Amino acid sequence: MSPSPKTTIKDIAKALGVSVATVSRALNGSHEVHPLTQEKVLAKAKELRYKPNIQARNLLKRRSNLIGVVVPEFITFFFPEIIIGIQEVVNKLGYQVLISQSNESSIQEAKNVEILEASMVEGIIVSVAKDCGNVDLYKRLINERMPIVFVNRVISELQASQVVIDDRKWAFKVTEHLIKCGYSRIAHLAGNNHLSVTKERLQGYKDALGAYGIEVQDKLIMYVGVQQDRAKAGINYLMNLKNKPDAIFAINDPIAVGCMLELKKRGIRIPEDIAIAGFSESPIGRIMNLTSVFQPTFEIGRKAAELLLKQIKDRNAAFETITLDAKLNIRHSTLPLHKRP
Amino acid sequence: MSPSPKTTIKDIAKALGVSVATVSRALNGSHEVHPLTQEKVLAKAKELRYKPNIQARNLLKRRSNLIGVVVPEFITFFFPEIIIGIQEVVNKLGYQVLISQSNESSIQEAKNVEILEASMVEGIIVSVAKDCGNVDLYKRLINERMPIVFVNRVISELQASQVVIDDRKWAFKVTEHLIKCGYSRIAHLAGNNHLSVTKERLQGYKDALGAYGIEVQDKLIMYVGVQQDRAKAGINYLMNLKNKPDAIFAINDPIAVGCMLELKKRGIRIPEDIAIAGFSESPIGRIMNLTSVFQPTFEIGRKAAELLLKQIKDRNAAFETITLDAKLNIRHSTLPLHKRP
DNA sequence: TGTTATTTTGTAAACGTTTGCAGAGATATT
DNA sequence: AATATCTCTGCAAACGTTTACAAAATAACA
Repeated sequence: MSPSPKTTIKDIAKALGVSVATVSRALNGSHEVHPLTQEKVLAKAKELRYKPNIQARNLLKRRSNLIGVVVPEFITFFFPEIIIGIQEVVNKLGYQVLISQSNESSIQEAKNVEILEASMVEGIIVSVAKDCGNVDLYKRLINERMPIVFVNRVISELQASQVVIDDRKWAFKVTEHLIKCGYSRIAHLAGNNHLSVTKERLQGYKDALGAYGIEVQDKLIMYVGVQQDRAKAGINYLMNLKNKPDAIFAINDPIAVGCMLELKKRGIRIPEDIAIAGFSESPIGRIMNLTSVFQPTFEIGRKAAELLLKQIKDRNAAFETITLDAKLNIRHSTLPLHKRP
Repeated sequence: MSPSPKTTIKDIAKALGVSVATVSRALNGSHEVHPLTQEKVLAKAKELRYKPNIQARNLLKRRSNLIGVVVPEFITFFFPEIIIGIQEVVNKLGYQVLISQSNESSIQEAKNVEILEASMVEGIIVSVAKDCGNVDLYKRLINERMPIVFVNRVISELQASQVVIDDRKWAFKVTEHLIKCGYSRIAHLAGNNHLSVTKERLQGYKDALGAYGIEVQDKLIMYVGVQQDRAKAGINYLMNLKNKPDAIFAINDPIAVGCMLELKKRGIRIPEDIAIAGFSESPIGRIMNLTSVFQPTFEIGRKAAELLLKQIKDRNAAFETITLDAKLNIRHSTLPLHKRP
């Protein structure tokens, strides 16, 4: 009934008239303890509802069983799925995960990392905020041999392990798909200009246009950002061009979905009046029939966790980049011109 | 360059020729240390890049600075928003949050709780899985005075603190709204039958029908569950009735959205052929113009955190139920009959 | 100057574990 | 029967803090 004053190893030892060392050994199934004593200890432990104090153990072993995760947000499906992948792997080894979100702010991100450090996490998995402002912080961490793995949004100038997809290649495929559908004035709504994914996807877009002999027009490219509410600005801009695009490739699904909503408001039909494709397929995108690139989020998380564990085990493990496969899912939002009713 | 062998309070003491006690006091800004020594200590600490070992501190103070959260899932927006609310409050007081998801399975939920216990969390915030199978477990925890707060999905037979909205009242309002729109054969797709929200919302639905003199027809009620993929079964059933409903009140937005998609597939128009309303407004629902009840998720999280902290401070604090306000947002999916084109 | 009060410091125990080392008993080997 | 080898147990230190308590240094007062 009362807030049970936590039985310790000492209580068991006293109750049994043996030393704490013996109890400890019995509890840990050490071979150098008599089967009978072990049995007694185990029984008594159960009777007294003994729960080991991992803090004490961790202190001694200089561990924390904690790993930290820093993501820009976890309201949309993307990062939660990655996190589930991470947990899947690390929980099996007894690790717990501290999750923090930067809310797309580098300043908050830095705070989070510091808190995680202070919480003595044994390693960190990071997807950086859109403004990419903590290069020095991560340099320090890497320098201090803090195990760290970047996912999705990485920092190219950093020598570090990372898990990504080939954004450039898949952006190429999206653009190529639009071209093959017969679209020729293809706009690109790019993300924040420091982000790795922005650069890669933009490059893929340009690659594709080049490959098919279409001139890259700066007017058809706008750095609009990664958050849904920024889509409106993109549409505003594109729809006011003298020479409007006939297709849009958006940096990600939130922007694409934002565009679809904004276009709908203006009575512009998709794909009849304009085609649209996204990236990092989202549930909403699926429902809205948006063509997009599916990312293996759970697998990204799992691989990142594995990479991190490797580093935790061996602080001098070589950096590794894992590039996972993805998939272009074609839907109604990019119906080929010739197939239209 | 090397993995810096963690400077401790002892290193500082040795370097300065003072005792560890003095260093500790200086670091903690105790008034009973000479300003000059404090200054020296602080300087040396900075120089040696001292970072306190909270594990040692926690061990001594019998704390962990950890609180646990168990939710059915955190892929959709709902629980993540609650979690952010929780973090907002507890982070300020130096707590970190361990998040675990049960994947709607009571068995996994029990495992998670045990892991959280083993991780020495100082308290737990729970939203139970759909099958509601851990009553005894929670009874034990409450009995052992483990601080615990239930949110959203609660267990009525448990004497415990909780944060909810008045599901019954808001279900009443939704149903009332449908009635006032002119619909008379209103079906209800209910959740899993053990869930508190299922019972409450069903009751609210019945209340409203009763209040407006409409007979409750068991045939128009189906316990379909809470997950989107269960919607199809509901539509299957309802659309095969001799006397089809003219409106559907779904237990939550995922089910409602699932219904909308399924109806669309069958060429049934919303709201022309059938009206539909959800519950716990979701981003997808908003985009799809689904009438729904908005829940103050962030606030739910914040309140739950406050309740938990109160219990952590005072293990004998009285149980408390906080009922937050909500809002019925009316959209196109429940257009009044007389307003139709 | 000596006494007392006050400020500053140090000593040591405590938190709950694990583990190297040594000692005690038991068993095996010659 | 004496010695060597095992098996089992206990002692004590260690992990990095905080904090009573005591001691020392300083300040205040007569």
